[in-house]
Amino acid sequence: MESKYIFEKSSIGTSVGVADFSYRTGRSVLLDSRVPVAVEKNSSVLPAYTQAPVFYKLVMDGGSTAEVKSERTSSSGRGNGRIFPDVEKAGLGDQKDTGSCGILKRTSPTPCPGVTRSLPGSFLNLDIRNPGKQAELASSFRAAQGQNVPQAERQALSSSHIPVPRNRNPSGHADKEVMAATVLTSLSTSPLVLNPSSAPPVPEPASKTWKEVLSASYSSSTSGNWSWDASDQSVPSTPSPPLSNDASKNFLLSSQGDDVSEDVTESTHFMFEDPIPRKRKNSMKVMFKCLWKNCEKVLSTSSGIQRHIRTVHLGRNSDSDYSDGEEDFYYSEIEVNMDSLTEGLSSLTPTSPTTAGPPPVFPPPLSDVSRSEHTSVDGSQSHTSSLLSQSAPSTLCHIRTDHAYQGPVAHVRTVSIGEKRQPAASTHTTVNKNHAVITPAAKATPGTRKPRGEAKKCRKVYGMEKRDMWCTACRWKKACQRFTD
DNA sequence: ATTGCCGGGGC
DNA sequence: GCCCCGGCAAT
Repeated sequence: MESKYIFEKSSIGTSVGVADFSYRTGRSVLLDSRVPVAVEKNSSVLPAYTQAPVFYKLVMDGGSTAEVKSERTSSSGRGNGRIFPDVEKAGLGDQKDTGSCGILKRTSPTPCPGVTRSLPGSFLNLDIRNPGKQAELASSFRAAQGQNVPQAERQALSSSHIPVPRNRNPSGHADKEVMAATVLTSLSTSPLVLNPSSAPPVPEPASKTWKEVLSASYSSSTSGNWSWDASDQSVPSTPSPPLSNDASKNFLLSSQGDDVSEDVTESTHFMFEDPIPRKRKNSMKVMFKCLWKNCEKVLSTSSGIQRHIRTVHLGRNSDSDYSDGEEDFYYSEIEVNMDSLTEGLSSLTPTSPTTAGPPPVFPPPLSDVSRSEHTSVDGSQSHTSSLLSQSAPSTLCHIRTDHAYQGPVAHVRTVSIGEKRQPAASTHTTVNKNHAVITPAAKATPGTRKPRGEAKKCRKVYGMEKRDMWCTACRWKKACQRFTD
């Protein structure tokens, strides 16, 4: 599912257990608050706003590394062994392992696009792809703790990492997985110390923090295919610590003026209101994402999205409820894991924050969302690795489409979150490829063909039988204008 | 073999 | 302009 974690025993004969978490978008991570934990962000990896994974190291209090036994009930170890108190309760409920790489993947050394595996000698690594999430974590932690952990202390803690062998035992760790998932989930709400790349402990206003992240990540609000609408940006559930729930809510509201704000707010409210991690059953919410080119709008109701499409994209009278059903073509249904909604935001810019890149394309949602993290399609993620390779956004959302012709798009695109992003800091070769296309130099000479984009074109999406639905360019055998690359 | 779309038409 | 399509290159 959304969280990928690897739980394994130290190959060393010692009882020391190490959990390697690659934190993917979708899930919040939470730790038993009783267990003091220091979370460090491994800043060496990437820019905060990038999709690239950010690593967090969890060090259990006492300066020792987290000692977790592979057995579910293992209570031994420091930290009281209560690291995953909810494991049993949580069950595997949302662990739909669709086979995608991002989900509950424990062992595979197989590169999961977009997913950065634990670093060598990994400890408890949280791969947080969502910038917003990072901020959130930091915020929440500070809020809970009311203070930051001294830098020195953190460093000391971090020094006590116990390297773990990379080979993992693939089998029979369902319970472990569950525990890991639970931990990940709970992390989002529990107090954590986030040390963003050795940032000064100065209590920087959380709002600023996430703001920065957002600005960096979403400077081009629509740049991400899988991103949410610009308004969504505020959604990142990274309320500033000092803010009360209400305050956060208000903030969100104030920053969002449309339906999205509503929806998002609702979800975020849900997330923040209750400090205690909730059960997953409440975490999934069906949302509707506009697939219109350059539009990332996500609404909670189909009628809302239809109205949006009708009025905004189709230019129809907003007052009229008349619908010929055409709107259906332009949105897809997605399931958003509210637990990781925040994270999702970060993932919105799955690939790279293409601040410089062209805006997302028509059916971006999938490709971007992926990033969205958020909204990533679980199944498609893993399956369509090729697409994902570009950004590897892990999204929590499961995209479903009701439209047959849309199906291909949704699935594929979803996976390839960030596919369209052409960010300055592109990390994917594919992106570069696209980039080249837009480069003037590349274009010029006759004879140089525009590299084929990865996006499905009208022909493929709709099929010959629905040729009338193609964009004109496709009909004329010209470069597709709808599913641009 | 399929697909995307350039280049070159006809109207 | 709009529309088509031969044919090539990428997949």
